[in-house]
Amino acid sequence: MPARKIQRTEGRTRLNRDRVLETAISLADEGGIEKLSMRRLGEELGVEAMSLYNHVSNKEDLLNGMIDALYGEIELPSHDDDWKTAVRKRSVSVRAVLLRHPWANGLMDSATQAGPGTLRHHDRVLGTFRNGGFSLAMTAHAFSALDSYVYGYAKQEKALPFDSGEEAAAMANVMLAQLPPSEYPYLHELMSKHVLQPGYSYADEFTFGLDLVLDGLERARDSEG
Amino acid sequence: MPARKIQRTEGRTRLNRDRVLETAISLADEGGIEKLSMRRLGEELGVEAMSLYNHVSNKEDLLNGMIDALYGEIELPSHDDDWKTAVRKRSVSVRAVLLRHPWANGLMDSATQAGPGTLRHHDRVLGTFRNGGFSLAMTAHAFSALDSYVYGYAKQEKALPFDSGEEAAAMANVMLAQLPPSEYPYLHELMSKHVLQPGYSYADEFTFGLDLVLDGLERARDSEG
DNA sequence: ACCTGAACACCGTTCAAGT
DNA sequence: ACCTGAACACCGTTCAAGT
Repeated sequence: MPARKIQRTEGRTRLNRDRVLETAISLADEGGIEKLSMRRLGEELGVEAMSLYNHVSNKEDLLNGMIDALYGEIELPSHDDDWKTAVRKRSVSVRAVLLRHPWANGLMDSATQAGPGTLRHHDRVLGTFRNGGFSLAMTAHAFSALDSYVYGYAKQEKALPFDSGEEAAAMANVMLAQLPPSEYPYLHELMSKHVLQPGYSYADEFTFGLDLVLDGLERARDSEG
Repeated sequence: MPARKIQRTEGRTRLNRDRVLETAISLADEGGIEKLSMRRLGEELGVEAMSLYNHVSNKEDLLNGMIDALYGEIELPSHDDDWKTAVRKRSVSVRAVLLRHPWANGLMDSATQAGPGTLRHHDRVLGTFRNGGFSLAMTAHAFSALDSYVYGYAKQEKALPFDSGEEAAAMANVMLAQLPPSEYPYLHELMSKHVLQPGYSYADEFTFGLDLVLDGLERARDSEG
């Protein structure tokens, strides 16, 4: 009988899919998605890149898995709240998750295979509308309109440098300086007289649009049939 | 005096930035953004990849230039229409452009430098709100809410296989078959009793949400101050 | 069953050299 | 002024070989 093999991973847990996904998410959070390579991920896990293929079938599968894991971070709409409150809370949570993982939004388009976390999440959102008195057709409308807004907002928020904070303000000031007022009068006005005024933060725009959509959906539901 | 040099590009026009951008857009349209490499683009233009660096400073600059060129394809809001009609038309146009160039939406987040086409476009949209009686603060709200919806919708549309058409229906049927009704009752219901019914097309959801947002903005403007 | 080393067919970008 | 060839430091993925 041979002696037990020595641990080859130097005290670290054995590699598995969850650990691969978790580490990949951390790497993307830190360095952006363009820094996430199979080789770099292997290095981080103390393993050759090729070993990863025992746990994900290829890079696309890795990315799909990462996205599905993130859906698990989103707060599911609660059965205890009315539909509007429940859907509002989960929308705020979607945005928070996308702020924590800015690389994720762009990947969702190309995520070919929806995983169980994704399906579960969508099912609960749909159920919230249905139980809130929305017809099937109106549920489809609501789901599309709401998520278009929420994911679209997260996309804009990532692109714009209008967060509050000093570097953001400095950046916006540089932008303004490069903006000829004669050519772009309305952009110039908005920037100088509103966006760059103390107290403005693009982050605050989120709830305006969210409530606009939710109120619109409620009205549409009530005036149906 | 030496004789005139022979044409080295075999009768083709000399390389310039516009031709580089144009060809890059065509390549991305045909093969997706992941097929667009400096080497492949050079090949298409009958030139070594390294020659491209005489016309774009690097790949990021190339991508920024492509995005800015696309803004030129979007129909600007007309001064002859009332604000709602004008903004509605240009929103429909944004979506059409993103359908023609599905790779573009994902790139807009990371487009670091807004070019003149982009700025011009935004300026005109802002001007349309301002001249339509929106305050500066309400214009900021409107711009954010509307574009979040429009770009977000284009993003969803790209990801979903619910276009009308036979292959799309086949794909959706496969999805449905993999969806346990006990685990995902609401997804199952929506798919089987609505989305897969004849006549449904996800494309039609666009105008529902668009009008919801536009009506909401009008209401917000009217109830202001 | 899981991990590795070498190899293949790619990338973006630099730099010195050509015309 | 513009284009090229060679080189550098990377990619994702395969395959046969190791334990």
